[in-house]
Amino acid sequence: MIARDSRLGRDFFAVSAVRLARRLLGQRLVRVLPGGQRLAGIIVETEAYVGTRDRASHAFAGRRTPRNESMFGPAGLAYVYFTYGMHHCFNVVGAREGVPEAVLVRALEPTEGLASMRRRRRLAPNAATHAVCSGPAKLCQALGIDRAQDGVDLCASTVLWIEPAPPIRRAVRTPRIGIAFAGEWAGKPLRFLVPGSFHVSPGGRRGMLPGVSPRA
DNA sequence: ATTTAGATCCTCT
DNA sequence: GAGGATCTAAATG
Repeated sequence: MIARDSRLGRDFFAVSAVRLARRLLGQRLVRVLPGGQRLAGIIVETEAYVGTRDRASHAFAGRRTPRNESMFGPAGLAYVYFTYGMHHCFNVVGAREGVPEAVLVRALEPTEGLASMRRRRRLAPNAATHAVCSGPAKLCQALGIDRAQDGVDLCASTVLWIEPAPPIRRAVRTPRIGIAFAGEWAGKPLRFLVPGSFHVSPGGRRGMLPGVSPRA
């Protein structure tokens, strides 16, 4: 049993984006809402954005702007950006200060506050559990994460942090999603998935366990 | 199961 | 002014 107030510290995050993406699988993302309610889910899908030479990264070519400033901060910061006119996405910053490596958290298996998440997602109360957090913008909506959490220190925050949980032994790797524009970087296997999880984003559910259908 | 269009607005050129 | 680390509903095979 892990103490409820234990959380991952700086050392856990201060590694390359690839290592961080890999080791975040299985860990528990915790969000405390303004009203005090606690929501949580196990991370089952991530993507590594590996720095200034990664064409798909917001920090490509060392581009440093007000939007991506958090990527250049110390390991353990949250980087939350807004896109497509309506969606937020949550990243965990890795490496070290000045080195813009980050990991996009793409899917969670909800473990606490499921009804609350469904409401925030405007899903029917009986909607499939794997529809709640199976995508980077979905999980932000479910957990109430937006630009107000950009730059938050996951090692110190009282509203957003990550708790240790059993690591995933073997991860599945595939190319990243939605970055066809990135040339040779589009094909690199920088997306990490928990094998067999039905809570990953739709593209990752195929070809897993034959004969098993996705049900809550 | 897979494909398509449309929503919608912030960020940077 | 262009385009995006997305999602949903609707249409199609």
